[in-house]
Amino acid sequence: MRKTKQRTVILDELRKCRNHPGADEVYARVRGRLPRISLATVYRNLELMASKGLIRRLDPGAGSRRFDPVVQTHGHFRCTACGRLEDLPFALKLPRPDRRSPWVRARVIQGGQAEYYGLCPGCRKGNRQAGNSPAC
Amino acid sequence: MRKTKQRTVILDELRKCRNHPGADEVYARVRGRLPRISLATVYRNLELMASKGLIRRLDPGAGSRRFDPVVQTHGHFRCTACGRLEDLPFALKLPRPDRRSPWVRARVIQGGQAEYYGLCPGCRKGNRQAGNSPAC
DNA sequence: ATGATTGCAAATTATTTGCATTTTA
DNA sequence: TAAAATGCAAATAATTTGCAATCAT
Repeated sequence: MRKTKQRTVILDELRKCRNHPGADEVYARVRGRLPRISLATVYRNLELMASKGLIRRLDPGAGSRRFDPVVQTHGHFRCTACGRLEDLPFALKLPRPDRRSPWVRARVIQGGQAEYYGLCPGCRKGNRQAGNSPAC
Repeated sequence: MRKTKQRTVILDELRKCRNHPGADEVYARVRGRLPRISLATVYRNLELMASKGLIRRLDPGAGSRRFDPVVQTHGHFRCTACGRLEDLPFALKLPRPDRRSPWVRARVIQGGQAEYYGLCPGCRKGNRQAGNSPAC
Protein backbone atom coordinates (compact mmCIF):
# COMPACT_ATOMS: atom_id res chain seq x y z
CA MET A 1 0.00 0.00 0.00
CA ARG A 2 1.73 3.10 -1.25
CA LYS A 3 1.77 6.37 0.55
CA THR A 4 -0.06 9.04 -1.38
CA LYS A 5 -1.09 12.55 -0.52
CA GLN A 6 -4.75 11.62 -0.93
CA ARG A 7 -4.53 8.62 1.36
CA THR A 8 -2.75 10.59 4.03
CA VAL A 9 -5.24 13.40 4.03
CA ILE A 10 -8.26 11.06 3.98
CA LEU A 11 -6.99 9.18 7.01
CA ASP A 12 -6.05 12.38 8.76
CA GLU A 13 -9.45 13.95 8.23
CA LEU A 14 -11.24 10.81 9.30
CA ARG A 15 -9.20 10.80 12.48
CA LYS A 16 -10.07 14.38 13.24
CA CYS A 17 -13.73 13.47 13.02
CA ARG A 18 -15.75 12.40 16.02
CA ASN A 19 -18.52 11.78 13.60
CA HIS A 20 -18.19 8.38 12.01
CA PRO A 21 -18.72 10.07 8.70
CA GLY A 22 -19.74 8.53 5.42
CA ALA A 23 -17.64 8.74 2.28
CA ASP A 24 -19.49 11.84 1.15
CA GLU A 25 -18.62 13.73 4.30
CA VAL A 26 -14.99 12.67 4.24
CA TYR A 27 -14.91 13.82 0.64
CA ALA A 28 -16.26 17.23 1.58
CA ARG A 29 -13.65 17.66 4.30
CA VAL A 30 -10.74 16.40 2.25
CA ARG A 31 -11.62 18.73 -0.58
CA GLY A 32 -10.75 21.62 1.66
CA ARG A 33 -7.14 20.47 1.47
CA LEU A 34 -7.07 18.68 -1.88
CA PRO A 35 -9.57 20.41 -4.12
CA ARG A 36 -8.83 18.17 -7.09
CA ILE A 37 -9.44 14.85 -5.34
CA SER A 38 -12.28 12.73 -6.69
CA LEU A 39 -15.05 11.04 -4.78
CA ALA A 40 -14.03 7.70 -6.27
CA THR A 41 -10.63 8.03 -4.67
CA VAL A 42 -12.23 8.60 -1.31
CA TYR A 43 -14.41 5.52 -1.71
CA ARG A 44 -11.51 3.41 -2.87
CA ASN A 45 -9.26 4.48 -0.06
CA LEU A 46 -11.79 4.09 2.70
CA GLU A 47 -12.55 0.56 1.54
CA LEU A 48 -8.88 -0.24 1.14
CA MET A 49 -7.93 1.07 4.55
CA ALA A 50 -10.81 -0.78 6.12
CA SER A 51 -9.74 -4.02 4.45
CA LYS A 52 -6.25 -3.49 5.82
CA GLY A 53 -7.60 -2.94 9.30
CA LEU A 54 -6.39 0.65 9.44
CA ILE A 55 -9.89 1.95 10.01
CA ARG A 56 -13.19 0.29 10.67
CA ARG A 57 -16.17 0.03 8.40
CA LEU A 58 -19.49 0.15 10.17
CA ASP A 59 -22.75 -0.95 8.58
CA PRO A 60 -22.98 -3.76 6.09
CA GLY A 61 -20.20 -4.05 3.60
CA ALA A 62 -22.53 -4.63 0.72
CA GLY A 63 -26.08 -5.10 -0.28
CA SER A 64 -29.27 -3.71 1.01
CA ARG A 65 -31.26 -2.95 4.10
CA ARG A 66 -32.51 -6.13 5.77
CA PHE A 67 -35.74 -6.92 7.55
CA ASP A 68 -36.53 -9.30 10.35
CA PRO A 69 -40.00 -10.68 11.09
CA VAL A 70 -38.98 -11.19 14.72
CA VAL A 71 -39.38 -7.94 16.58
CA GLN A 72 -37.99 -9.11 19.88
CA THR A 73 -34.35 -8.12 20.29
CA HIS A 74 -31.90 -10.84 19.39
CA GLY A 75 -28.40 -11.11 18.01
CA HIS A 76 -27.27 -11.88 14.48
CA PHE A 77 -24.33 -13.27 12.63
CA ARG A 78 -23.30 -11.73 9.35
CA CYS A 79 -21.05 -13.43 6.85
CA THR A 80 -18.54 -10.91 5.56
CA ALA A 81 -18.00 -12.95 2.40
CA CYS A 82 -21.49 -13.72 1.11
CA GLY A 83 -23.55 -11.25 3.12
CA ARG A 84 -25.74 -13.87 4.71
CA LEU A 85 -27.38 -12.76 7.93
CA GLU A 86 -28.66 -15.30 10.43
CA ASP A 87 -29.97 -15.42 13.96
CA LEU A 88 -27.63 -16.47 16.71
CA PRO A 89 -28.58 -19.82 18.19
CA PHE A 90 -27.99 -18.41 21.66
CA ALA A 91 -29.33 -15.43 23.55
CA LEU A 92 -27.38 -12.22 23.39
CA LYS A 93 -28.59 -9.21 25.21
CA LEU A 94 -27.14 -5.78 25.64
CA PRO A 95 -27.07 -4.33 29.13
CA ARG A 96 -29.86 -1.87 29.80
CA PRO A 97 -28.26 1.59 29.85
CA ASP A 98 -28.10 3.11 33.30
CA ARG A 99 -30.83 5.71 33.63
CA ARG A 100 -28.86 7.56 36.28
CA SER A 101 -26.22 8.55 33.76
CA PRO A 102 -26.52 12.10 32.41
CA TRP A 103 -25.51 10.87 28.99
CA VAL A 104 -28.38 8.42 28.94
CA ARG A 105 -30.82 10.94 30.39
CA ALA A 106 -29.97 13.35 27.60
CA ARG A 107 -31.34 11.00 24.95
CA VAL A 108 -34.11 8.53 24.38
CA ILE A 109 -32.77 5.01 24.13
CA GLN A 110 -35.23 3.01 22.07
CA GLY A 111 -33.32 -0.23 21.82
CA GLY A 112 -30.14 -1.86 20.72
CA GLN A 113 -28.77 -4.51 18.49
CA ALA A 114 -25.66 -6.58 18.28
CA GLU A 115 -24.09 -8.80 15.72
CA TYR A 116 -21.05 -10.94 15.23
CA TYR A 117 -19.44 -11.16 11.86
CA GLY A 118 -17.10 -13.57 10.16
CA LEU A 119 -17.33 -16.46 7.71
CA CYS A 120 -20.29 -18.77 7.47
CA PRO A 121 -19.77 -22.52 7.04
CA GLY A 122 -20.05 -22.32 3.26
CA CYS A 123 -17.69 -19.40 2.77
CA ARG A 124 -15.23 -20.75 5.28
CA LYS A 125 -14.74 -23.70 2.98
CA GLY A 126 -13.82 -21.57 0.06
CA ASN A 127 -16.96 -21.17 -2.02
CA ARG A 128 -17.14 -17.61 -0.88
CA GLN A 129 -19.56 -16.11 -3.36
CA ALA A 130 -22.23 -13.58 -2.61
CA GLY A 131 -25.66 -15.12 -2.58
CA ASN A 132 -24.59 -18.58 -1.47
CA SER A 133 -27.77 -20.60 -1.02
CA PRO A 134 -30.70 -18.21 -0.49
CA ALA A 135 -31.90 -20.56 2.24
CA CYS A 136 -35.36 -19.62 3.31
CA MET B 1 -53.24 0.96 8.51
CA ARG B 2 -55.54 -0.76 6.07
CA LYS B 3 -55.42 -4.42 5.31
CA THR B 4 -54.45 -5.03 1.71
CA LYS B 5 -53.61 -8.19 -0.14
CA GLN B 6 -50.13 -6.88 -0.84
CA ARG B 7 -49.42 -6.07 2.77
CA THR B 8 -50.66 -9.44 3.93
CA VAL B 9 -48.56 -11.39 1.48
CA ILE B 10 -45.44 -9.33 2.12
CA LEU B 11 -45.67 -9.96 5.84
CA ASP B 12 -46.46 -13.60 5.32
CA GLU B 13 -43.52 -14.17 3.02
CA LEU B 14 -41.18 -12.31 5.31
CA ARG B 15 -42.30 -14.51 8.17
CA LYS B 16 -41.66 -17.65 6.19
CA CYS B 17 -38.11 -16.51 5.64
CA ARG B 18 -35.27 -17.46 7.93
CA ASN B 19 -33.19 -15.18 5.84
CA HIS B 20 -33.51 -11.60 6.98
CA PRO B 21 -34.05 -10.72 3.35
CA GLY B 22 -33.75 -7.36 1.70
CA ALA B 23 -36.60 -5.67 -0.13
CA ASP B 24 -35.47 -7.16 -3.42
CA GLU B 25 -35.69 -10.70 -2.13
CA VAL B 26 -39.07 -10.16 -0.52
CA TYR B 27 -40.21 -8.73 -3.83
CA ALA B 28 -39.04 -11.82 -5.68
CA ARG B 29 -40.91 -14.11 -3.31
CA VAL B 30 -44.08 -12.08 -3.19
CA ARG B 31 -44.23 -11.97 -6.96
CA GLY B 32 -44.82 -15.67 -6.95
CA ARG B 33 -48.17 -14.97 -5.39
CA LEU B 34 -48.92 -11.47 -6.66
CA PRO B 35 -47.29 -11.15 -10.05
CA ARG B 36 -48.49 -7.59 -10.56
CA ILE B 37 -47.09 -6.13 -7.35
CA SER B 38 -44.50 -3.40 -7.74
CA LEU B 39 -41.16 -3.12 -6.01
CA ALA B 40 -42.16 0.29 -4.69
CA THR B 41 -45.06 -1.27 -2.82
CA VAL B 42 -42.70 -3.72 -1.19
CA TYR B 43 -40.38 -0.93 -0.10
CA ARG B 44 -43.24 1.18 1.19
CA ASN B 45 -44.80 -1.64 3.14
CA LEU B 46 -41.61 -2.91 4.69
CA GLU B 47 -40.80 0.59 5.90
CA LEU B 48 -44.34 1.15 7.10
CA MET B 49 -44.54 -2.12 8.99
CA ALA B 50 -41.14 -1.48 10.53
CA SER B 51 -42.25 1.96 11.67
CA LYS B 52 -45.32 0.39 13.25
CA GLY B 53 -43.17 -2.15 15.05
CA LEU B 54 -44.68 -5.08 13.18
CA ILE B 55 -41.32 -6.14 11.83
CA ARG B 56 -37.81 -5.01 12.48
CA ARG B 57 -35.51 -3.10 10.21
CA LEU B 58 -31.87 -4.04 10.54
CA ASP B 59 -29.04 -1.89 9.24
CA PRO B 60 -29.19 1.87 9.13
CA GLY B 61 -32.49 3.42 8.28
CA ALA B 62 -30.98 5.95 5.95
CA GLY B 63 -27.80 7.26 4.55
CA SER B 64 -24.54 5.71 3.76
CA ARG B 65 -21.88 3.37 4.97
CA ARG B 66 -19.95 4.87 7.88
CA PHE B 67 -16.31 4.68 8.86
CA ASP B 68 -14.61 4.78 12.21
CA PRO B 69 -10.96 5.73 12.72
CA VAL B 70 -10.92 3.69 15.94
CA VAL B 71 -10.35 0.06 15.09
CA GLN B 72 -10.70 -1.31 18.59
CA THR B 73 -14.18 -2.70 19.20
CA HIS B 74 -16.51 -0.31 20.93
CA GLY B 75 -20.20 0.44 21.01
CA HIS B 76 -22.14 3.17 19.26
CA PHE B 77 -25.32 5.13 19.57
CA ARG B 78 -27.32 5.90 16.46
CA CYS B 79 -29.98 8.59 16.31
CA THR B 80 -32.96 7.25 14.43
CA ALA B 81 -34.11 10.76 13.58
CA CYS B 82 -31.03 12.52 12.23
CA GLY B 83 -28.77 9.55 11.58
CA ARG B 84 -25.98 10.76 13.83
CA LEU B 85 -23.68 8.02 15.03
CA GLU B 86 -21.57 8.50 18.13
CA ASP B 87 -19.36 6.48 20.43
CA LEU B 88 -20.79 5.28 23.69
CA PRO B 89 -19.19 7.00 26.67
CA PHE B 90 -18.97 3.67 28.42
CA ALA B 91 -17.47 0.31 27.54
CA LEU B 92 -19.69 -2.25 25.93
CA LYS B 93 -18.34 -5.58 25.00
CA LEU B 94 -19.94 -8.62 23.51
CA PRO B 95 -19.23 -11.98 25.14
CA ARG B 96 -16.62 -14.01 23.32
CA PRO B 97 -18.49 -16.84 21.58
CA ASP B 98 -17.91 -20.23 23.16
CA ARG B 99 -15.47 -22.17 21.03
CA ARG B 100 -16.86 -25.44 22.30
CA SER B 101 -20.15 -24.84 20.52
CA PRO B 102 -20.55 -26.67 17.21
CA TRP B 103 -22.27 -23.65 15.78
CA VAL B 104 -19.28 -21.48 16.55
CA ARG B 105 -16.83 -24.09 15.36
CA ALA B 106 -18.60 -24.26 12.02
CA ARG B 107 -17.73 -20.64 11.22
CA VAL B 108 -14.96 -18.13 11.67
CA ILE B 109 -15.98 -15.40 14.06
CA GLN B 110 -13.96 -12.32 13.21
CA GLY B 111 -15.54 -9.86 15.58
CA GLY B 112 -18.72 -8.22 16.66
CA GLN B 113 -20.36 -4.89 17.07
CA ALA B 114 -23.20 -3.47 19.07
CA GLU B 115 -25.18 -0.30 19.03
CA TYR B 116 -28.00 1.36 20.83
CA TYR B 117 -30.41 3.51 18.94
CA GLY B 118 -32.89 6.20 19.84
CA LEU B 119 -33.04 9.99 19.83
CA CYS B 120 -30.03 12.21 20.35
CA PRO B 121 -30.30 15.30 22.56
CA GLY B 122 -31.04 17.58 19.63
CA CYS B 123 -33.72 15.43 18.02
CA ARG B 124 -35.28 14.64 21.34
CA LYS B 125 -36.07 18.30 21.69
CA GLY B 126 -37.91 18.43 18.43
CA ASN B 127 -35.49 19.75 15.83
CA ARG B 128 -35.36 16.30 14.39
CA GLN B 129 -33.87 16.97 10.98
CA ALA B 130 -31.35 14.84 9.21
CA GLY B 131 -27.91 16.37 9.31
CA ASN B 132 -28.34 18.19 12.60
CA SER B 133 -25.00 19.81 13.40
CA PRO B 134 -22.25 17.96 11.52
CA ALA B 135 -20.24 18.15 14.75
CA CYS B 136 -16.71 17.11 14.07
C1' DA C 1 -67.31 9.10 -0.41
C1' DT C 2 -62.85 9.71 1.20
C1' DG C 3 -58.46 8.93 2.17
C1' DA C 4 -55.14 5.18 2.00
C1' DT C 5 -52.74 2.39 -1.10
C1' DT C 6 -51.21 0.84 -5.46
C1' DG C 7 -48.50 0.43 -10.00
C1' DC C 8 -45.65 2.59 -12.95
C1' DA C 9 -42.04 5.43 -14.38
C1' DA C 10 -38.88 8.73 -13.40
C1' DA C 11 -35.79 10.76 -9.94
C1' DT C 12 -32.42 10.40 -6.20
C1' DT C 13 -28.76 8.67 -3.69
C1' DA C 14 -24.94 5.62 -2.83
C1' DT C 15 -21.36 3.06 -4.68
C1' DT C 16 -18.52 0.93 -8.26
C1' DT C 17 -16.01 0.53 -12.54
C1' DG C 18 -13.33 1.40 -17.09
C1' DC C 19 -9.72 3.73 -18.72
C1' DA C 20 -6.14 6.97 -19.89
C1' DT C 21 -2.91 9.46 -17.10
C1' DT C 22 0.08 10.30 -13.15
C1' DT C 23 2.70 8.85 -9.29
C1' DT C 24 5.30 6.05 -5.98
C1' DA C 25 8.70 2.78 -4.72
C1' DT D 1 9.97 1.65 -15.20
C1' DA D 2 6.52 -1.41 -13.51
C1' DA D 3 2.80 -1.64 -10.50
C1' DA D 4 -0.30 1.10 -7.94
C1' DA D 5 -3.15 4.93 -7.55
C1' DT D 6 -5.67 8.85 -9.42
C1' DG D 7 -9.40 11.70 -11.81
C1' DC D 8 -13.12 11.69 -14.59
C1' DA D 9 -17.22 10.06 -16.49
C1' DA D 10 -20.26 6.59 -17.13
C1' DA D 11 -22.48 2.42 -15.11
C1' DT D 12 -24.84 -0.09 -11.26
C1' DA D 13 -27.49 -0.60 -7.23
C1' DA D 14 -30.64 0.65 -3.84
C1' DT D 15 -34.23 3.46 -2.55
C1' DT D 16 -37.65 7.14 -3.00
C1' DT D 17 -41.10 9.96 -5.14
C1' DG D 18 -44.97 12.05 -8.23
C1' DC D 19 -49.15 10.96 -9.90
C1' DA D 20 -53.30 9.04 -11.72
C1' DA D 21 -56.02 4.97 -10.88
C1' DT D 22 -57.96 1.74 -7.52
C1' DC D 23 -59.34 -0.15 -3.21
C1' DA D 24 -60.72 -0.49 1.84
C1' DT D 25 -63.42 1.33 5.23
